Amino acid sequence: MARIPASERRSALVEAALRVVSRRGIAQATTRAIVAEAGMSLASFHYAFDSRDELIDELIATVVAREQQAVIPDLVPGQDLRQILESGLLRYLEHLKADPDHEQAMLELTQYALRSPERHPLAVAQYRRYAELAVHSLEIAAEAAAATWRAPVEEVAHVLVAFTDGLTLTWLVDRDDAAARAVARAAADALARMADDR
Amino acid sequence: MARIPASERRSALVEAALRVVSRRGIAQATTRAIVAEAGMSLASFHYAFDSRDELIDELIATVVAREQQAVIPDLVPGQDLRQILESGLLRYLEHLKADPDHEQAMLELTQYALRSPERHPLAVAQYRRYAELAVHSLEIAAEAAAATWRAPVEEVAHVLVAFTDGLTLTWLVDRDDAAARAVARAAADALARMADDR
DNA sequence: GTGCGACTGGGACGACCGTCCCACTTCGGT
DNA sequence: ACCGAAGTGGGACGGTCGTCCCAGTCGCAC
Repeated sequence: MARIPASERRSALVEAALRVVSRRGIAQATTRAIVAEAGMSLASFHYAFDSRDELIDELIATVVAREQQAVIPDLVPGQDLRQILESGLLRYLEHLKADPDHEQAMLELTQYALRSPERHPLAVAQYRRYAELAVHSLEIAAEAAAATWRAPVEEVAHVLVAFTDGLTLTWLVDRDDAAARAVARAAADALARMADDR
Repeated sequence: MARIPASERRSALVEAALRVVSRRGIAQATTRAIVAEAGMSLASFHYAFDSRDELIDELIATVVAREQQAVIPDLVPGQDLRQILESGLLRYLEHLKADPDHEQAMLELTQYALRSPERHPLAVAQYRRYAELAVHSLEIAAEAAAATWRAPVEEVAHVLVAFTDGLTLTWLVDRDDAAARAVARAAADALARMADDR
């Protein structure tokens, strides 16, 4: 095995862990499975990390920090706010369909963090990040549609995050595109009603 | 230990398993933990069930079948559809706050079922049940408000289920009552817009 | 080139997992 | 009263888990 500094091992192991969690679930993300995915030996694992818990915590922090704007609306001129939001949510749906395992992994990581008091802050941070991304999308959308959010945009963002979660879970269970699109449409409706035309 | 017929052991074990899953998560719901919760020995477990998997499957089927109308609107005369729906969602929120572990357990069971192809149908059945309950609530609400659903009520029900999931997840993470109420209000708004006055 | 610290491989440890076995006790039908 | 079936208890099995140890190897500074 090539000799790799511990810091690089850490990120390689985090990436491997994400792949394992996505493919097989967090319960199956054992030290041995992660190490096999990364092509290392167990010793390398515990040379880079003190414990599996430490890796999982870093995994959550990593995916949260990396989480990208999935719902960035693509701005077609002449669209009203409702249309912009709906197309943004539909784009998120396409993203979900393209890599359902990843979204399922994010959901599992949240639930995992929720299960122990000392990890709960990780879930909170995850949702704070989601909210930030949502704020950004909502500001872009309102700007493009010449609208103003009636409530603080942070509050609207909470609603968008909740709707996105609901959309995700429903689609993951039913894999019903039409139903998911209906959810997206209704959510866009609700959000658009939280703004005034300018 | 008292002698109990196997059929009664089965339901006692299922109840114990639900308590363990709620309190500590499905990963901690080991045969030994369940048996200790039920006050039995391991032998009784494997006398009543062939395997842990069999119990978990029955647990999911049981909680799904038992799932009650949580969002039944309480009908105050003179309310319009939006108000009825919002008060129903707020009642669900109170239910969630009263027993968050139970809803978290339901979410975990869904994700657990999603992780293996042969258990996926259990998750689908769970959401079909949710949809049935939602249909019922929506019909009551529309009737009381003298409104008509523009789309098939089953479609609206999907949206309600998704919104409820989002509400649940957001509150479980943030425990932010005000944010959850905002989600409920927005969801009620969106749903009400899916009906016409009659 | 030599030494030392960084890194690696493989095997082992104790704990816990799901499951099984078997001797034993209790109960209902006769 | 008794006998077979139903139910129980405790211990044991093999497997997997997270973690650890240690002898060995590599690469870099001197």
